[in-house]
Amino acid sequence: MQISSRFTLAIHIFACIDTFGSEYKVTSDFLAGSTNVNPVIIRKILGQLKGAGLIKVARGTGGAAVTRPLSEITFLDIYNAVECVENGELFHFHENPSTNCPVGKNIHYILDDKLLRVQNALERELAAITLADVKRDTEKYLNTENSENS
Amino acid sequence: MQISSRFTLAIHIFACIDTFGSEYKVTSDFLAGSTNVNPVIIRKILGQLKGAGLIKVARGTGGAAVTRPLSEITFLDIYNAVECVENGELFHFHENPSTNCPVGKNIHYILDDKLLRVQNALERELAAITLADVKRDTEKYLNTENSENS
DNA sequence: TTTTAATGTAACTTCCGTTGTTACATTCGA
DNA sequence: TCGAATGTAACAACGGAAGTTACATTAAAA
Repeated sequence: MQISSRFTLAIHIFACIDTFGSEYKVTSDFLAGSTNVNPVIIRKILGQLKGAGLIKVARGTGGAAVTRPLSEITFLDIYNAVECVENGELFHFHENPSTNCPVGKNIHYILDDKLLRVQNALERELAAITLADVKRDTEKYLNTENSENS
Repeated sequence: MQISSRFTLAIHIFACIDTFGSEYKVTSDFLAGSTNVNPVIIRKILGQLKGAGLIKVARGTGGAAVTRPLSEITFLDIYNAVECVENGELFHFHENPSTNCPVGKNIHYILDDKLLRVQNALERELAAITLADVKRDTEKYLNTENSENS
């Protein structure tokens, strides 16, 4: 199974807030238009990002804004915020290995540390990428487009 | 979403083949007993491992055996064999980002390289762990158990 | 050659997470 | 007070994971 699109959606949302936030009010409808995803889904993700303290969302008046510098928000912050994996465990284990079989009885002792190594490698890389990296490349592609049009 | 339990099941299967293969015939029913998972599920995984050339399975007579030294089978080999993620892409993307929005139009250009970095980190760590590591720890835990009983 | 035990696979079901959708109470500025 | 937006509940549609039954096929052994 793939990691939920909530993750890429969340990054898309941040890119929009940064690109359009000064010009437009970035609402769930606005974001639904850019992502082509239902506004209720967007609001749910906005709620998770808000819960993690990464953005603030204005009730009533509307619009989302980032709470801290983009260089201080990592992909791991976002990944954790939108709860991509159940109880933070990347690998799903078969539920009830036999307690009679010597291998089944010990399979968690045997495997857990190795699976954790892999999960740590994933999270380490997620932590090494920030929204500042996204901003840099977003500007690069938007500028390319502008100069092509001119 | 978590990575399918087919992955941990496959490793469990290899641990059983190595531990019991010389003593018993390791059939899908035997493995179903150790993992507490339906034998048809086991056979499907055995089929995928066979398709990847990691094991051979005896029709008719029954039983599975490894085709090469455990130190030459990595977690990545197994991960790929059991097809944990669709088209080899770890991250699921929202399907139709707007082509009108400058961000939506470029979101793949902006993100794909970063997601690939993360996926590569995961796969690099998977490739660094082999079934020889599993065998070593399996023997460690089985011996601990034996000495406790004596 | 027949029996037996096992694999390979089709077909169907159950379960659960994801995503979409409608509806509406709540909020807050104008 | 009005209007635009959020927050959230409730439900549906979809798809993959995993379970289950059934059976044709295989190959060794009796």
